[in-house]
Amino acid sequence: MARKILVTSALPYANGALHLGHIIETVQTDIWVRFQRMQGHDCLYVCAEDTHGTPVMIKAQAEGITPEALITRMAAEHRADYEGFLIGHDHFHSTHSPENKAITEALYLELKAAGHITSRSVRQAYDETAGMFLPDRYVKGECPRCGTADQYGDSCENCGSTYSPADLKNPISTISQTTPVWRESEHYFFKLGDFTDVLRKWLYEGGASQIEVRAKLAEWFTTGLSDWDISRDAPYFGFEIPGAPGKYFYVWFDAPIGYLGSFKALCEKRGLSYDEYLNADSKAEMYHFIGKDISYFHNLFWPAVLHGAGLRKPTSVFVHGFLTIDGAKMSKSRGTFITARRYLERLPPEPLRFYFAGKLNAGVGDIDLSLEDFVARVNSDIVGKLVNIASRCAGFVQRGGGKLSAELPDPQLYAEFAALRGTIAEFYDTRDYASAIRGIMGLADRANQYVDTHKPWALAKDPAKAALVLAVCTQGINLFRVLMSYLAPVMPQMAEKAGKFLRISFADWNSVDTPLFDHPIEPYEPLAVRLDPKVVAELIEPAAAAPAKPAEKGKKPVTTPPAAPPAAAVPPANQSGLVNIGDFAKLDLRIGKVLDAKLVEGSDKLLQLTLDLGTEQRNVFSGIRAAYEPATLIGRQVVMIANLEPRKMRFGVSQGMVLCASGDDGPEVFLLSPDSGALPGMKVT
RNA sequence: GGAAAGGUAGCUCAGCUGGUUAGAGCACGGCACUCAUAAUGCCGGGGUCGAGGGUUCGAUUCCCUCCCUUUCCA
Repeated sequence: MARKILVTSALPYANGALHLGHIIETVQTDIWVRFQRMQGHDCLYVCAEDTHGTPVMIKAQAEGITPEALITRMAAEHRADYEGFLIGHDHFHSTHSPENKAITEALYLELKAAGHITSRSVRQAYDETAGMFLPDRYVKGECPRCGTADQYGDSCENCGSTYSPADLKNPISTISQTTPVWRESEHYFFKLGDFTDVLRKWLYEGGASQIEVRAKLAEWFTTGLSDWDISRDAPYFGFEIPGAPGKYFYVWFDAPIGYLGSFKALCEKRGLSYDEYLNADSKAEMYHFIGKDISYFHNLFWPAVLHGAGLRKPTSVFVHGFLTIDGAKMSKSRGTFITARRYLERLPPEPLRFYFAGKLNAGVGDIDLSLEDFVARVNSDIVGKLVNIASRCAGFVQRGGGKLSAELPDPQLYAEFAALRGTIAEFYDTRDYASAIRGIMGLADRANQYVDTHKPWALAKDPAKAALVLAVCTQGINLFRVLMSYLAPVMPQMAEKAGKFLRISFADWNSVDTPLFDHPIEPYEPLAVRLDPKVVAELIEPAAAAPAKPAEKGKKPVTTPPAAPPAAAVPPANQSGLVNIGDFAKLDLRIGKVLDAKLVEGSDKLLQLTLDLGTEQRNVFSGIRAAYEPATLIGRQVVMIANLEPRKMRFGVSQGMVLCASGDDGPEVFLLSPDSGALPGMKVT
């Protein structure tokens, strides 16, 4: 029977780019969702941009734009990155949306009516210059315990003690660099303690999260669940609290509600019943995939809020560990803070999806991306083993008429492959992808052994054995088809290509039950390319290009709404934004004539240009495909940077860059050209 | 400071409730093969299972202590 399942992954926060830590979570979620759909279940996957809070407000101020403009731009970038990694959200919304506002207010009013909201006065640091109250992380000073300088207002990195900003010695606001004063302000609290029994029952009897997570959460119950401050004072980018002018909902209150806001929007788009999924007696399932850093919010506050407002609780919260790079946590100063974009500019998404799948399990342990291992694993498992099965059999099938034989020489072996679909499915369902991949690759080894044992290339020398050759390769192709089906949730693009090759669909998990007989197939085309270790090594930014900024220290490797703000204030733009004539002279700008322009296979953004610089020709990849037809460019003159460091890309080496005008938002770009009379190679000064 | 997770071959990881010579993939060495994107198959070398105690006939697996790594603390 088809289950109704609603799935979310954590909301990306609108003050920074996505990095591979975000990606491993959405890949984990996406694989699970695709798998459930192959099982025939009705599985919906929603996400949203997390937009509110002080960090967004500060960042927008620093850029001189409105928070709305900032979150619109960030959401567009985040969506593009998710799409690049083939994340199949049914809907991607925003917490700064009418749906979210309505639900947040409704939940709050429900909680208030039921007596779960209280208020009292709080003494808090106030920055008189900036005119705002300061979150703990925006106050720095000396640790009251050990005296270490430059510590945040909530805890000391040196001695590990926790305290409040008021305890700091010589406190200072990181926003204005002035000494804060202390002011009283009325705050609203969610009485989490009201839900102690409900939560205990949900966590320990309902089996809501993994056992390690429950063990970790146990400590909260021993000290007692205290009230949660859900309000912030103006100025604050967020939703104003009904009946409380100048008070806003804390970002963490409306962020998880963003799951519901996004789902609500999806319901309206598709005509689904929101209530059927969210009512207290709902039979639908609801799962949240999150990192272990935000387990607290999702396993305590969130179910309590839902319950208190008369809604259903999550069926489960799936917690995963952090991503490390080559054994160490991601670090900007080491250049291992790899953004999603940096990866996508160089490499295709599926190898990383496969690699992550090979390491993900249901535990909360950290997952290491070892670049060397990544190359070895992908090249060996995907190209050497998996794809090789199809590749080595396909030629014989083509020469034998392009159609599979009417029976299998070894039906027993096929049956063993197909029989494992239950086991593999169990692994996927329990999020033990690593075991699934191990099992699948074990089968790939057996498939290669089969071909090796029966040696179709030797049989092919005897024309009388043509039927046997075809049969052996039919067996091989069928085994490949089973493996590809098992891997379809991980590598949807490859499954699609393989589907065209085999003229089938991989949408149904159980279709491998029946082998392909008397079935025509298309000529084989490579399904995957090897990873070039040199390109993979480029994922790490050269250390010199990324000086460590002390203010970044508080950042988390993986997170959604910020427990910590990123860099404090950005220096004013006019302070040191000027260059001297010597700096400008370092740029070798030249006029180039476009000799040739063509599309780049495998990229929907790039054009490959051949430019005449008078004395030499240059090959340049330029991201202007959306704006220009290749044919219209040939013969045109452009301006290029001739001494830009050559950049190796997946498609070749780019020896420069052509200059374009473009706005902050929108895809339009406009090539620069000289007035008539300029010649190729002329210097631009 | 309190708490949680982890420390197994060069690398990345499996090892369920304690039990015969501790496993896989990659890397490395040798052989075979040539259909396949120098792909594949066979054979092999390599580990005092973080350290030290304890329980037991027997512990990588249970208990204690310590060391190291990572994370969380409204």
